[in-house]
Amino acid sequence: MATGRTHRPATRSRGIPEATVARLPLYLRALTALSERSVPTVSSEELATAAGVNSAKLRKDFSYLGSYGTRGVGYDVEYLVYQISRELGLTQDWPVAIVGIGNLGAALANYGGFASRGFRVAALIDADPAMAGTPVAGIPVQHTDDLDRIISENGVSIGVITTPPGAAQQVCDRLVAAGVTSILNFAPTVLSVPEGVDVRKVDLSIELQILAFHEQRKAGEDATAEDEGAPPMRATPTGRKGPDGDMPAVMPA
Amino acid sequence: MATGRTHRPATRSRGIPEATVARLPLYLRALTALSERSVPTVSSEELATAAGVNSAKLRKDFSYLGSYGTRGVGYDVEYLVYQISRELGLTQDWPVAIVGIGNLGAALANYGGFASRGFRVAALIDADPAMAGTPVAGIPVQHTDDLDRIISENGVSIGVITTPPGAAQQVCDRLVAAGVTSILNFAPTVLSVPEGVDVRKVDLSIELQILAFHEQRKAGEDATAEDEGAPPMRATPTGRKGPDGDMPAVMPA
DNA sequence: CAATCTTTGTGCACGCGTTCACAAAGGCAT
DNA sequence: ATGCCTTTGTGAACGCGTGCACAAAGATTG
Ligand SMILES: NC(=O)c1ccc[n+]([C@@H]2O[C@H](COP(=O)([O-])OP(=O)(O)OC[C@H]3O[C@@H](n4cnc5c(N)ncnc54)[C@H](O)[C@@H]3O)[C@@H](O)[C@H]2O)c1
Ligand SMILES: NC(=O)c1ccc[n+]([C@@H]2O[C@H](COP(=O)([O-])OP(=O)(O)OC[C@H]3O[C@@H](n4cnc5c(N)ncnc54)[C@H](O)[C@@H]3O)[C@@H](O)[C@H]2O)c1
Repeated sequence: MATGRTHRPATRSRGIPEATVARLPLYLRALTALSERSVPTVSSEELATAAGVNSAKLRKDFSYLGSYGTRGVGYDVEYLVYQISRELGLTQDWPVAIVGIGNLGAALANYGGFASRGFRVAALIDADPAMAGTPVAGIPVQHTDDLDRIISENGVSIGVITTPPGAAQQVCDRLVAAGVTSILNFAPTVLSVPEGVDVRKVDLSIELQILAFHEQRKAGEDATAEDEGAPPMRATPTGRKGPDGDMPAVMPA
Repeated sequence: MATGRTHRPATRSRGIPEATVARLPLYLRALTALSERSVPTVSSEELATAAGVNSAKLRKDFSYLGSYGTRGVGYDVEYLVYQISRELGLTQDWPVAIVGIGNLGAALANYGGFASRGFRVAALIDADPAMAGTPVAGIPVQHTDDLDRIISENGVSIGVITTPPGAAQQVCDRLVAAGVTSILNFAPTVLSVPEGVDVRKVDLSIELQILAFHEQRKAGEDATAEDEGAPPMRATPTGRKGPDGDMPAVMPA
C-alpha cells in the first residue's frame, strides 16, 4: 500500500510547519475582508481575533514567512495579503477537475467560492453517459472515457472526487495516472496513492460523529453521579471482556 | 466575543485524546465493512491498513477504550463495532437540523450517508419564504421564523449551517439560543459561540489552498531558482525586512 | 503440560505545536 | 534628542501525539 512511506520529511520545505500552512488561508480570509474595508493596518491581536486564533500563535506563524510587521503599529494589510497569497501559491491559476457530478459534485460546481481565490473549475467528469454534454453551472459534463485527455489538455493538477465510495479508488488511480498530484476526496474511503501525491479528505459523517461524541459527553456530565446505563466494566478481572450480555443485540447497521 | 475563553480544558472527559476521537469514526467505518463481510476478527495490523493509519497508533487508541482484544488473535469485529459505536454515542438517535437549503444544503439533505449512522435529518430550515413547504429530499422546508420552535420540538442538539457567510453568525446565535450545542459550519466564517457549544467547520476553500501550497512546493522543487515574478508593494517606510532579502524593498511613493 | 508462535498493550523517547513572557524595535509626543 | 508607549518577534517551557520496541498474554500445537 501507498502509506508505507507516507513519511514526508514533513515540512522540509523551508521551515513552514504544516499547522501554520493550514491557518494561512484563515488569515488570508480575514485580511481580505479588512482590505475590502480599506483598513490599512492591523495588530496581531485584532487579526487573531478576526481569524479565531491566539495572537501569539499568529505572530509565530507570520514569523515563519518573514518579518513583515512594524513594531508599535502592526501589519500592513495589503502587503500581508500579497505575501500570504504568494506563499500559498494563489498568485497563479489552478485548474481543478471535479469527478462525479451528482448531488455534491453539482453543488461544488455551482459554488462561486472557487474563483474568488485562484481556483477555476476546468472540467466536470462523470461516468453516466446520459450526463455527457449536459451543462452544469455552465460547464458541459464530459465522460470518464476522456478523463486522461481532459486532465492533460487542461493541465489539471488538482482533482476533486465526489463519486460514490466504491468508485473513488479507481477514479483516484486514473487521475493520478493522468498527472494529478493533489486530490480532495469527499467519498468516505481511504485512498491509496503513490508517494508525491497529496490527498486531503472531507468527511461529513466523521465530523458529525465527533460532534456526537462530545454531545454525549456533555449530556453525561449533567447526569453525573447518575447511573450510566452499564458501566463499561472492563475485562481485566479474568471474566475478561463482554460483561455478560451487554454485548450484541442492538447494533446500528 | 465568545472566543475570549475559547480554551477548552481539552480532553478533560475521561482520558480519550481528541486525536483518538477523530480516528474512531475511521475505525468504525472499516470495521463495519468487515462486519458486512462477516469477518469475525481482525488484527491491529489489518485494521490499521484498512483505516489508513499506523498499527501502533490504532492499538494505543483502542487502549484508551479498554482492553478489547485477544493477544495472538486480534479484535472481535462485532464487539468492537459495538464498543466504538457506544463510545461515540451512536447507539442513540441524533436529530439534525440543516439551515440554509441552497445548493449545498439540498445536497446534504439528499445524502444517504446520514442515516447509515445514528443521524436523522429532522428539519430543513431556510429564510426564503418561497421555499417554505417545498419538499427537499422528502422533507418540507420550514421557515426561519419558526426556527426556535422547530429545534425544541424535535429535540435537535446538532445543527448544520449552510447559509451564505453573512448570515452564518446570526443563524448560529439563533440555533444556540434555541438549545443547539453542536454546530457543523460550512460557511467560510469564524463563528463565536458561548462556552459549552462545540463548533466544527468544513471549508472547501481552505482545503484547496492547502493543496495549492504543497502543489506549488512540489513544482518549485523541480525548477528551483526560477524567477519569482510579481513585485509586491511595501508600505512601511524603513524597507529592509524580508527573510532572505528576496523581497525587493520597492517603495512606492 | 510445556514449548512455540502470534499479537496485544504500553513504557519510553522524540518531535511538533502551543503558549507564555519579555526584550527589542519602532512610532510619537514633548 | 529623550522618554514613553505600543506591538512585534522569539526564546524557552510545556503538553500532546506519534512511533518504536518489547514484555506479557493467550492461542495453538505436539
Ligand atoms: N451529498 C452529500 O452531501 C455528501 C456528503 C458527504 C459525503 N458525500 C459523498 O460524496 C460522494 C457523492 O455523493 P452524492 O450525493 O453527490 O452522490 P450521487 O450519487 O448524487 O453522485 C455520484 C455521481 O458520481 C457518478 N459516478 C459514479 N461512478 C463514477 C465513476 N466511476 N466515474 C465518474 N463518475 C462516477 C455518478 O454518475 C453520479 O453522478 C459520495 O461518495 C458520498 O458518500 C456526499
Ligand atoms: N456549494 C458549495 O459547494 C459550497 C462549498 C463550500 C462552501 N460553501 C458555503 O456553503 C454555504 C452555502 O452555499 P450554497 O452554494 O448552498 O449557497 P446558496 O446560495 O445556494 O444557498 C444558501 C441558502 O441559504 C438561505 N439563507 C440565506 N440566509 C439565510 C438565513 N438567514 N437563514 C436561513 N437560510 C438562509 C438562502 O435562502 C439559500 O437557500 C455558503 O456559505 C458557501 O460559502 C458552499
